[in-house]
Amino acid sequence: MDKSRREQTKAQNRETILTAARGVFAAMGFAAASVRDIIRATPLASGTFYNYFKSKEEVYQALRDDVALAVRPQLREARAQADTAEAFLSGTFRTFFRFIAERRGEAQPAPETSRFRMDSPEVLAGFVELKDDIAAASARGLLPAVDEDFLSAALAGVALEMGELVKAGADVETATAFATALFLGGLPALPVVTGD
Amino acid sequence: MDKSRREQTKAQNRETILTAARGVFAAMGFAAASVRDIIRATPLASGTFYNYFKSKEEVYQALRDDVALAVRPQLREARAQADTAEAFLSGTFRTFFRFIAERRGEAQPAPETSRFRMDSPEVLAGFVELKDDIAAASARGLLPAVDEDFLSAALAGVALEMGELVKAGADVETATAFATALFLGGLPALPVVTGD
Amino acid sequence: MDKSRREQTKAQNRETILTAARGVFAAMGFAAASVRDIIRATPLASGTFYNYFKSKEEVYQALRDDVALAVRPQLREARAQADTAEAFLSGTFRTFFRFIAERRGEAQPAPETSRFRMDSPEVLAGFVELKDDIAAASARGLLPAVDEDFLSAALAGVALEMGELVKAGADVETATAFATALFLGGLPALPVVTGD
Amino acid sequence: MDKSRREQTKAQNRETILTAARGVFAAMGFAAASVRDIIRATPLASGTFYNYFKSKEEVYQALRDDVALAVRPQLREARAQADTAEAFLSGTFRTFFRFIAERRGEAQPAPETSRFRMDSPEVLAGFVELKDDIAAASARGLLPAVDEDFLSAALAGVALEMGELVKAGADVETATAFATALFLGGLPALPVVTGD
DNA sequence: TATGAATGAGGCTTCATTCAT
DNA sequence: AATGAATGAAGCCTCATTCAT
Repeated sequence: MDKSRREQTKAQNRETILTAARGVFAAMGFAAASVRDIIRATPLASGTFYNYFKSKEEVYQALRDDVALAVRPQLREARAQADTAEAFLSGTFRTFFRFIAERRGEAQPAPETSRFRMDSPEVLAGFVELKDDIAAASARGLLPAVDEDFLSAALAGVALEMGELVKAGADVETATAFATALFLGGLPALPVVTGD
Repeated sequence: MDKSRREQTKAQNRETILTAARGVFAAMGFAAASVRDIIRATPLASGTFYNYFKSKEEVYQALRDDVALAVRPQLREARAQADTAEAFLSGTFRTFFRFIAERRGEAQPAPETSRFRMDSPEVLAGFVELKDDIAAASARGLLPAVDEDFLSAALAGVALEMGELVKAGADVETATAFATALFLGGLPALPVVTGD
Repeated sequence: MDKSRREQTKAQNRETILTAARGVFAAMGFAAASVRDIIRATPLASGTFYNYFKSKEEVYQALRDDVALAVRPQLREARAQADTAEAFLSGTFRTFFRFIAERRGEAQPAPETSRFRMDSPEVLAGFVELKDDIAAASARGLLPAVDEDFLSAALAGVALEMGELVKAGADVETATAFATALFLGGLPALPVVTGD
Repeated sequence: MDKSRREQTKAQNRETILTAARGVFAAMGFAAASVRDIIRATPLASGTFYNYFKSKEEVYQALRDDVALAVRPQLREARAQADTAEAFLSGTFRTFFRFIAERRGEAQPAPETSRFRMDSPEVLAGFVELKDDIAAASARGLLPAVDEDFLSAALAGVALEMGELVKAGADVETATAFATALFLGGLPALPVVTGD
């Protein structure tokens, strides 16, 4: 049918733009990227872009939302099976790190001069989920009754920063074990490394 | 003296630009800010900017360096007096959070659409110091022999994310106690909150 | 047709820019001219210029190429009919001088302070052809076996410098006769002028 | 004396600027060169430039005049001894080519894309002299009574274009012989080259 | 007279966006 | 819905020149 064909093209164009944008953001950073750059990475005409998005910010949102859509079920599953703090923590970290690791093939942004942490949509999505998770787990009593904002922040911080290392090649299980141990027992509980 | 008068003006102009830049970055985010914006926030002529800096990136660097220069002694002192892990951790967190708290009067960035965490120069400086600190403490045996990269990342992550809360108004001592306890003993060691 | 209408406009704009550029170059010299000057001599928007050319140099090239395209056939014809050195020389000089004469209505550059001979595209095109011609004629034996580079240079020099006089109003045939005689027989062969 | 010291410095500064300018013009072409560039090639302050020259054009003039001052005596001598057309022509060409050859060590301008013949001050000075010479020789009867403008142009053209070859390394005597023969007897009089 | 920072005009170019086709 | 040229605002930066010291 004409209509379904059209709609297919529409969906395809949207996808084309999103894919191009992901590449462009990764290659030159969100800040430096321009709508033009995205269009150029596409076989489409400039005007076409505006049939789908209003700005690069909107593209970014879409990218983020798409990813969130993909992670959420995974996190939900990990969370559902958790009946101890250990399971909750390791499940969450593992899911998050794994997610990052799976995507680490994709072009890495030139490590910007300093920490312009333009969190990639992937990371960002994970971060949002993390916050929600923590709130939920706290509510369910899996985690002790501590300041929720602080704990959220601490977990997010550890996940994000260690996530950078994972993105750079660190092993998912090792990272997961480390982060989990840290939250379960602090420094004393951390795996000791011996010499090199 | 001839010379000192001139040099004073020069130093003053530099300061004028830095201050304006800090304000602009805070108000609209680093990415969105343009050299022009900085100049406009200044009584100086456009060309003058380039007598001092080559780009907004360079201004940012200068801002960061200036701050680093200010924090470093404070951190050094906190560190020098530490003879236990507890002292090291709490000293570091406290210094860092306090530093952020002191500057929280300054214009806050419009919480950017999402997490374009363009770490402010203050935070960034703190972060750099943190990394160095950890390495040093590890070397001195204050901290156990754990994976240094992971620990750095975890500490930085906690400091940065909790730092955001501090910036938003959280109490420095409470935050310090929380973060320190987390690293010393994990979840079980965290202060419990009761009721709401 | 859709397409042809658009393309017509495009070609027209290109022409508009080229014409404006020719005028600007002629009026103020290539060196002094700016892209802005060219745009200003046009009803187009500044950005439009860059849809067609990357710089004034590129415009210049285009101008030159266009002219070359126009002279080449004329020179080819003059050359094809030449079966003596005399015919070759006079044909070439005549074609060249005539070409200049035809265009001498167009705005003359303010005779620049001194000899910044930014050879006009017309002259330049002629010059290039000249070099090729000479090489060809030498190869065909129309001209004696003398140093080709020197001869090229000499011919070009005479053509260019005398071309300036032609541009300034000298008669094409007189100039042609003079230049031809010079190359055929040197000073003794030159037409003598009597009185004043 | 104070005064003579000062004047010496003044003369020295002038010389410093001229030398720098010569280098800059040679290195990047007159058109592209800016006053700034000249100043930068100097240990002097920007303001100082304006104590000596009003613009780069004025510097150029000075450069040209200085050179003219140096060539004139040489040409005068060559001319004074000429009692035949041959002597006049060869003397003039030789002097001119030699002059160029002597200066060919100095940085050559990047051969500009095409013929933006920004005649170097040296060449230009020679050119001016040439014109004068011809007029004088005509007046003295050394040269036949031909159209003086045409002859000037032809001589200048040959000298300039062949001068380029000399600048590029051609032998002064060979070039002189060629040019002289051309003017004395045209193509038939030119030295024949064999094979190679 | 020398200095060199300040000035602001003005050049170059890219960009987001519109809109006729 | 797609196209892609046109637009002109706006960014970046360099420049010639002035002028207080």
